[in-house]
Amino acid sequence: MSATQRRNTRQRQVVLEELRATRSHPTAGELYHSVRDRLPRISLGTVYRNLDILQETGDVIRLAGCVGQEARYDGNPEPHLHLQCQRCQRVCDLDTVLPVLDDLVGSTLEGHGIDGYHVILRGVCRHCRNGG
Amino acid sequence: MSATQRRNTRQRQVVLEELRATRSHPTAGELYHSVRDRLPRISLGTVYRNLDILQETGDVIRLAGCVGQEARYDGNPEPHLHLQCQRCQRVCDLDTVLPVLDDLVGSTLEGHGIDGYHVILRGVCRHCRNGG
DNA sequence: ATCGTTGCAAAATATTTGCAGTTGA
DNA sequence: TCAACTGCAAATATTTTGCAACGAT
Repeated sequence: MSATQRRNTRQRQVVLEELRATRSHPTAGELYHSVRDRLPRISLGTVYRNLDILQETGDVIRLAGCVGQEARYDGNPEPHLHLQCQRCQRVCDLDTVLPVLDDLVGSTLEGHGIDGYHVILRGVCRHCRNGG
Repeated sequence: MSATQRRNTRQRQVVLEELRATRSHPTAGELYHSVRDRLPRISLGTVYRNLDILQETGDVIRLAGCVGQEARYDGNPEPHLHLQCQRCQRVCDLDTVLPVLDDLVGSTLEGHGIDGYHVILRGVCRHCRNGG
């Protein structure tokens, strides 16, 4: 087996409540500030630890972050699809899927005044599905 | 006017060449190592500076990074679209666009063995388009 | 000659972790 | 009880920056 037994601590509850109470996609530091209004002695480390756990349990989505927070670069400036694997964190191209999705994204977003974009899908890559 | 006059330095050339020579979406640190095989005295700071410039000129795409590298969190675990603005860096939901895009992404990716995903679009948000 | 760029080292920013005490189940 | 959890502080990791020397134009 794997997942350890979780305890329903007040700190974890409040972190989740505060996150659910906003639509601003806060950073950990921003969330720390709003949580502190209710739990003045909570530490930033605890906020980070609980966000990790809540992401693991699927209650929270972590955006724009990969392990270690390192940015990744792509030498191909043409818009194309990327898949960032949620297990191994590697990023790979999904060139084959591009044309149809690109058409749809483009035509859908045109009506929204968004003139440039690229897409990062997050899922589990083929390699990790097969290997474990 | 805005953009300063660029100089075509060897360091910048090699950073771009090495990035174009791989499909692995390397981090700045990884790229630094491969560039050093050719330019042993280059510094990590120079790699970062050139990646910034190359992104500005559109030769390179920076993935999974936002200003200051802070991760952002979302308390709504339902798959939905996000737009991260390339000017103001804010993340906003694009709920209205979801249904059609979600259908397409889902059916397209099913055939690729990807069982979970979310989408981050990067573009310019309505607020920045109107305000400057 | 000018000024954008570099290497280096230090600073700033963001996240993780060791530890001893606390607390939910 | 007892292991998951906490606050705190120190450590790591990632990125940016000041500065004097360098080099492309």
